[in-house]
Amino acid sequence: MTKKLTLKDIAKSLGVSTTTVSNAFNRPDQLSAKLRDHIVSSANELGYYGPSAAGRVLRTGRSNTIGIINHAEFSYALKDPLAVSFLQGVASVCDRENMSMMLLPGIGRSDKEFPAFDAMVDTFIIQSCFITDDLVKRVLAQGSRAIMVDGKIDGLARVTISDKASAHNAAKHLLDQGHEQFAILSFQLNATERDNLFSLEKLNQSRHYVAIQRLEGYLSAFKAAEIPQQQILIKECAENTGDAAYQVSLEILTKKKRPTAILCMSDRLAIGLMKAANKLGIQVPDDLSVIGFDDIEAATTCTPPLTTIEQLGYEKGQLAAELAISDEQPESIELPAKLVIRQSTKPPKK
Amino acid sequence: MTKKLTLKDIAKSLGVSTTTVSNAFNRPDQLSAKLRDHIVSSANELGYYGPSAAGRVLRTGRSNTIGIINHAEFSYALKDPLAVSFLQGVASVCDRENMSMMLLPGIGRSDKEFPAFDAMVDTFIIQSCFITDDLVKRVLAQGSRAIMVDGKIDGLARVTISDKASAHNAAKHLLDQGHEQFAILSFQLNATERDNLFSLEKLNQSRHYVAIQRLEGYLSAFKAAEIPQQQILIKECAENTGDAAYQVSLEILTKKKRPTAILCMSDRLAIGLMKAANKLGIQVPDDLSVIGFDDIEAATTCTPPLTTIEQLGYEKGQLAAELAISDEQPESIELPAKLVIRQSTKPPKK
DNA sequence: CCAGTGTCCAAAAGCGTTTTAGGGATCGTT
DNA sequence: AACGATCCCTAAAACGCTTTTGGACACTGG
Repeated sequence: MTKKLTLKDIAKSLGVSTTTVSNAFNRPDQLSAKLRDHIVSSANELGYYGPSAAGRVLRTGRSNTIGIINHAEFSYALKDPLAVSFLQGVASVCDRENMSMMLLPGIGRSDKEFPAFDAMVDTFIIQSCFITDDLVKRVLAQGSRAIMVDGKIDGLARVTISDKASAHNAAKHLLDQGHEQFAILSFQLNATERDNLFSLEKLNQSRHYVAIQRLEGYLSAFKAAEIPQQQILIKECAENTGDAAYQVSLEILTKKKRPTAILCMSDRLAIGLMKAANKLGIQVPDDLSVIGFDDIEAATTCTPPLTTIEQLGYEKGQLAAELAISDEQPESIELPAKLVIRQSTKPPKK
Repeated sequence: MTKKLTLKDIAKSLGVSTTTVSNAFNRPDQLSAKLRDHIVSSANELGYYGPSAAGRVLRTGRSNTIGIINHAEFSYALKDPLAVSFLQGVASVCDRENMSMMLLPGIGRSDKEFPAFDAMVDTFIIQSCFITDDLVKRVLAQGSRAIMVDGKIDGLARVTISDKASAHNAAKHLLDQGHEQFAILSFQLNATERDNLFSLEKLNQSRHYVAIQRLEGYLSAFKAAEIPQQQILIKECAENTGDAAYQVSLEILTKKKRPTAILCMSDRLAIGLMKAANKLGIQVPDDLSVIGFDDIEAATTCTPPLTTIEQLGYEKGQLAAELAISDEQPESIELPAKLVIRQSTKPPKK
């Protein structure tokens, strides 16, 4: 393997200055077409196909890359259909703009792990409920910008959905149908404690923006209906997976006073719940109403099709990417999310 | 916003050399623990959290990044379940090794488009049926390594599956059941011509490794059974999507001499085909046997569940990533793929 | 013929880091 | 008391590029 060629090598070998070679590749208007063609084609023949990125990034500070920081490891994040559509949305903008996207190792749940945030990235899209202000400070310290998705960090522009209002609507829908016994299947509120007992204290300490918003939305509807909060059974699922929900659901559904309606913070949780109900011989929606969140594809194909809240993952990704590449000071945006009524909800039996 | 801090700033401000600061972050054994702690904590206080990647990459030539080149745009590639599991596999290794993965803009189908291959990437994983030797030369010219997935390029280590043998088995399965009238739903053999007429000529000119292998596998089984190739109806689908297959299938299934069995190069094509059959009132498997390829999740949930060839997308991704980060000269690997018989195949009616 | 106006190209200064080669102390050994 | 070994640290070069500054040259118009 021969030594790697550089701009300077080409310049010397052609008897022109490095400036001129650089211009030939980057600023065609700076030299005559004839010379430019000559340089580019000679360079190709020699085995040089353009300036190396490393040098350019160091010099210009721009890398044409969007970095994506997720709260989970990526091998896990890619299992979440919503996360995948989000990435698709980001990718669509990157494709259009000819930018690259860089997936950074997940942050994990421990504050101690600091991954390599020193990546060469123009803008980070942060989608992590576990990110701390301190971490963000590091990101910004290296000169990158950052957009926050589904979360809230002081000073960062945000892309969110109307979590709270939609959650409120979901609960209201069940109340309107006449339900009185409720349970909520929640995400893990706290990164470290992994029990599934809910407490107001935990809610206050939680940094999981989405979970907080949705919970507050649900609870505000119950409050308006004058249902005391102690009467609502709230359980956390360790992960956003059907399996995690399945386990927790068995517990909920075998209680002596079983709820007649359950609100789930995601469709994946709802589907795990329905699997548990099915296992126990509990009919959805006849014996139990279920509402999901997200409206992933599986929500339409499961039986019964899931009443849920539709959120636009793809558009969220697009929007985040647009903010990321925009030159202007980006502004925060809240996307709408709406209740989609299918067959998993029904008034309770008398 | 203040000026970005550098190693040198920290060194000056602490009264030590830049070497020492660099060592404090990268080679703890090169200085006393006391000094190291002092340097790191002072640096953090000043707002410096570690050496910038841009400088390091330029200096060391290593970026701890795996680049992924796909044949399609990423917004499209992410819609393919198999591609997603592949990415998951790659991601699992990256997570473990704390590396980043970089998704590069797709190559597209035209030879003229040369995307930004000058990315700062240690190793490229190339998964593109449209990549040319010339393109690879460029990649290697910038000093990166490359692993080829599902394809063949001289000089590159490869990760493939047993496309040909499994395709042969699939066709053999139908022959054993007594079928005599066949069709094949193929990928587009050629990047530019977009008609769906097959010809041997096109097969010979094709660079679409996977399509060629599978086609040869199917045809070898027919040859062994002494079925003349002209008798096999071969149609290409412009994209690997259900919609593309749906259109082409309508055409095939309304022919006067309709095949009793159809081999599809992917499950997505097979599912589109079954949708068309359903639309035309043709029963699968009673009136028509269908075999897919890949064994994506939808193959188990569709009706009827699809007889198909299982391939290990996740493992393929893992393996490719392992080769990518390995220090040794990587060797090519072929993963097994096996026929999974479900309910979409059946002997033909007499 | 001369100033004015373009056009094209060269020299040089960094961008932030790592690493090589080596310089002083300090220590233990003879 | 001298000497080598050991430990901590530093100076300086190199990595490949872009961009600013300005010079050389060939044109124009007066």
